[in-house]
Amino acid sequence: MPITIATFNVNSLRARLANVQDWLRLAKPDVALLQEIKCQEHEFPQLEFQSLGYNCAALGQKSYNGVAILSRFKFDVVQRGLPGDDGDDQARYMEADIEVPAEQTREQGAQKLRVATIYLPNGNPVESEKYPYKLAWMKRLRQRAAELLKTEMPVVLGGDYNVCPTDDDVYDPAGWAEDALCKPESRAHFRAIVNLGYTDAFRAVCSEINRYTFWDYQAGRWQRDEGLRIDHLLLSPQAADCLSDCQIDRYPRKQEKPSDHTPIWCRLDL
DNA sequence: ATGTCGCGTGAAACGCGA
Repeated sequence: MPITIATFNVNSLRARLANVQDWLRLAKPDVALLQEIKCQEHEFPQLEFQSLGYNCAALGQKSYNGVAILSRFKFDVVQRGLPGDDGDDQARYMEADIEVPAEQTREQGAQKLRVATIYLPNGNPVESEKYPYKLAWMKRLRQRAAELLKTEMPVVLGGDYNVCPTDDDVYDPAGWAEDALCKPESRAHFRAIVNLGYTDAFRAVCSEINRYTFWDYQAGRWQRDEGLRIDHLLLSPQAADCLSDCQIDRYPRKQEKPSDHTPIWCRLDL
C-alpha cells in the first residue's frame, strides 16, 4: 500500500491547531512535515496529535520558525538543525528515519525512509543581511542533500523552500522579479540542489503552470488565485522511483482563519 | 500606494517577520 507524505507551513500551530487537526482527519497523511510552528517544544500539542494516531517530534523556538514531524509509523529523529554552522540557532530543519512497516511496502519488507522538514529562510529584504543568510543556508542544504544521496535510501526533503523555481510558478513574474523568493540567485541555489539528483515531485506529476501553495493574506490574493509555488517535496532517486502521485490540497486554504500556505502531498509506493 | 496576519510586550498599540 502506498504511503502519503505531506508538507504544510501552518503559520503558528497554536493559532492553527483546529485547522491542522481538521486537515489531518480529512487528508490522513501517513507523514506530515510541518513548518512555522512558532512555538517552543514545551508548548507543542503532542497529546492532541497522538490522539489522532501520530507520533511526533518538534524542533521549536520562541515566536518564530519551528518545524515538526508527525508520523503514523515509528520514527527516530536523526538530525536536529541544519549542519554546517554551529552559530545558527534558528529552528528550521529536522530529519527523521521513518520505519515503514512491511504491509505498507510492495515487496522488500519493512523499509526505512528518510524525511526532512525544511523551513528555508525567506531572505527579504534583499538589501539586508537576511538575503546572504538565505543563500548561505541553501549552500548548507545542498551539502546535506548531497550527503543524503550517499545513503542510497529513499529520501524526501519537504518544506517551505521560500523559492519559486520558475516564472511559471508565480502569478506576476515581473512584479516578483526582485523578491528574494524569485531572484536568480535563489533559483540557481534551488536548481543546484535538484541537479544533485533530486526530483521536484510536483513537476514530475503535473506540467500545468500557475499552480500555487502560498497566497498572501493581503489584497485578496487567494480569491484571485494569485499565489506562488514555494512549498516543495524533493525526492532522492530511490524515492522518485516510487512516486505515484503529488497534489496540492487547496482545502485548508479555503477554511476560516487559514494559514497563508496550503499542504502539498506525494504518494510513494515503496 | 495599500490592502493581512501572528507574535511578544505588557496592558493598547506598536514593531517585527512574513
